[in-house]
Amino acid sequence: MNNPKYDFTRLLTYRIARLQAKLNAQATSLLRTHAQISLSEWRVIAMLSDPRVETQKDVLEAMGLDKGQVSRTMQRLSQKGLIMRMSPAEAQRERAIRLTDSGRQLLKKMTPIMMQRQAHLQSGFDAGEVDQLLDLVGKLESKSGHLDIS
Amino acid sequence: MNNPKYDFTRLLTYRIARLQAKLNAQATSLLRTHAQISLSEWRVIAMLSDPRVETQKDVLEAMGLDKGQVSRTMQRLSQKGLIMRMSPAEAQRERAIRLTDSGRQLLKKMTPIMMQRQAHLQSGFDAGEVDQLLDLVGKLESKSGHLDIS
DNA sequence: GGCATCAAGTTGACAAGTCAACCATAAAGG
DNA sequence: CCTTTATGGTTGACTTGTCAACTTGATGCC
Repeated sequence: MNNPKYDFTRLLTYRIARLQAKLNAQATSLLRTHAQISLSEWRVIAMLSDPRVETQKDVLEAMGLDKGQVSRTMQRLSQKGLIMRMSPAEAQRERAIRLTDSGRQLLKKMTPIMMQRQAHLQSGFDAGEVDQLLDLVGKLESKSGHLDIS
Repeated sequence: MNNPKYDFTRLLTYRIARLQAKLNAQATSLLRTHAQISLSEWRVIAMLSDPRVETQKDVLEAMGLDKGQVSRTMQRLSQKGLIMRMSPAEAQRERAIRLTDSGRQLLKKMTPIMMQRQAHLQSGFDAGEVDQLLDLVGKLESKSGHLDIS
């Protein structure tokens, strides 16, 4: 299973795909056991802890998520009573969004847990390695746009 | 949008998620324009170019994909005439799988394109950086299993 | 002011990913 | 042998992600 001619374990894209799948599953299970929310719901809540993030557009720009996905996530969060959306009367098109008390409570509960996870993930890394990794990820990201080949 | 208190651009998991989404979209569009196959279909085909990969189990072990996903992908590939599955008569439970001629043809056509993409992605990297990145990804992967927090 | 245009958000349709139950056959143990 | 058990593969239900069309309030222009 380790053919030198075509070794998948050395292809960045495969490795990253696999890693991402695992990270996803890890976060999802953590969120399901400690709170009853999905990963995308958590991400939105975490985003909203930043007071500069006020509208849906802010969220999707900051995270590169899909428009529709954000819209539906907001609906669910609203149903769960974790966020408040300013009624269309107050803010017609761009609806400002705030965490509710229980939303803020959930944030307060989960943040340390999720931070602990991040710390765990980085625990084997020395100081420079995290920066290095972020840098390399950034480089890759800048080259992962649309691509035209012959 | 750059709150020092909670800067998402420095959280590995967010960055990796975003990167993965972009890489995925890039590969998907490349595959759709040059061949009419999905990313998971391509991955299976590429895997099968390694003669050591003979059964579905081999594929899912090598790539960490889901059982069911692989099963359905195989069905689609079979319908498209890109792979042959040994009939249950010949290989009862573990069905050996081979690329058909047109499957091999497609592989031959797409491989250089996909390799070119990999090269493009790595083009800004110096020799050591790819290894470094693979190493860091590996470290993260080893810590991305199930996690129990307090 | 009224009309064209643009952008935020919503919705629907569909593809891909995830999970668990199930089926069938090969292997193991009496 | 015959029964149990483990395992490769299939299927169904459900969630998440992706794309495009559409709605509607804002913006700009004459």
